[in-house]
Amino acid sequence: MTEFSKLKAHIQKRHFFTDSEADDFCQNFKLTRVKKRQFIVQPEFTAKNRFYVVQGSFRAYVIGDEGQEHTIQFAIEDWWITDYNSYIFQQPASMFVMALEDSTVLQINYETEQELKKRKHLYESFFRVLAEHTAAHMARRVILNLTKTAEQRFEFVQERYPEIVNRVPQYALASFLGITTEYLSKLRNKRVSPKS
Amino acid sequence: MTEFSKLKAHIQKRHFFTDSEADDFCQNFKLTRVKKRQFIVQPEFTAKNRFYVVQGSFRAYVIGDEGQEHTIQFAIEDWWITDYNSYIFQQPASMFVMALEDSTVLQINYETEQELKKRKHLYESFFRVLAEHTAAHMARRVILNLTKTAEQRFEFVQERYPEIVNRVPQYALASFLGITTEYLSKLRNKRVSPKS
DNA sequence: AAATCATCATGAACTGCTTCAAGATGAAAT
DNA sequence: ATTTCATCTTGAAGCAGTTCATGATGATTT
Repeated sequence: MTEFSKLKAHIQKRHFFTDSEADDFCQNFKLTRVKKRQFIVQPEFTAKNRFYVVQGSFRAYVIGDEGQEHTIQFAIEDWWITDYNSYIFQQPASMFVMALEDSTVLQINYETEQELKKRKHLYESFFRVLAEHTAAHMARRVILNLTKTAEQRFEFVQERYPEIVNRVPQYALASFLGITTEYLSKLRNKRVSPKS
Repeated sequence: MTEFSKLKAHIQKRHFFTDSEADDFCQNFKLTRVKKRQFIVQPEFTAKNRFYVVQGSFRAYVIGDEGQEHTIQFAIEDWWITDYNSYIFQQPASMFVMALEDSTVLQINYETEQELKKRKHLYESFFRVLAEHTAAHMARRVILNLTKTAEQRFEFVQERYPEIVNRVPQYALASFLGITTEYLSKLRNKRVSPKS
């Protein structure tokens, strides 16, 4: 299965795109290979692209006032990622988006996306649904952060997104959960061997 | 200015709707008056409507495991509100959305919205932009919660949304900030008179 | 093969925020 | 006019999670 057919399958999974429509749509994406630790979005620069992850994993994070990293989002195969505020308003980014491993993405740039949305009602509809899902996902994240303790959030994420928990470095997961890497280490080891 | 012309102005502020298109669009909304403390969305029931606030204020919140309320969103004049996950996926809600004062809303129901989106590319585009703004807003909220202390979050919200801070009850604001009402009280009084 | 770097672990002291308890004030209901 | 309810305040004690320090382990570079 080629990289483009993965995107095509992704689109046709949720939308009624004919094969030729899907091909036409996918043509506007550019295949890019990204090395581990390479950035695809950086603060100060405007995020010009939205990325569909074909292979590999990414992490979007911001740097706090005291230099701490705070992970906003992870993305693995079949997920989308960018600095959302930067991309949709075409303003300077506040995030880094970095490859956690050697990865392959299909990217579309802002102007091309605008053109696609104008060109066809169906394409507009695709991006509307994508935005809705992003909004719903973010709303669930806000609720999780407000309603659960660090330990409960860890358990939830471990259960809901095991592929991510088992794939990303622990400090990245900790900063996603809103805790320190030391505390996550303690939570983890607390539950395995309370010294029988 | 009638209730409907407020919605019309809201739409035409960001989109190129002709007057007749805007009128046609607005016709699909229903004017409803809501009494203080009345719910427009409740857990268990699916949120059938999306609400545009013409007059008044609302609060969306969830109830935690120990019965604490956690405010997810406020809405005042010219804002939209509903339980987003419930509305877009038409699943049972997890939130209460309650009027904080006697209010007036323009509501659209799910089926009507679907029909509008299908009918015209322009209408689809409107809802796409609305979803994008919601997603961007939620992303900023996640970043705020992860990167700032309770006191910094309070200062930020006070500066960025003074109309809300000055209008909603303190316990609601506290639960929005992710702290207890007692602690918010202390933060507030700390900054006025440190006993000169 | 060594040396460096990135990641994870563990303990002790500390702190931001919560919990519990009690009271003050004003608005709404009878 | 009184009672009740909703909201806010203040203090004291407690705890979830941080900070700092130090070491272990394994991956990457030279």
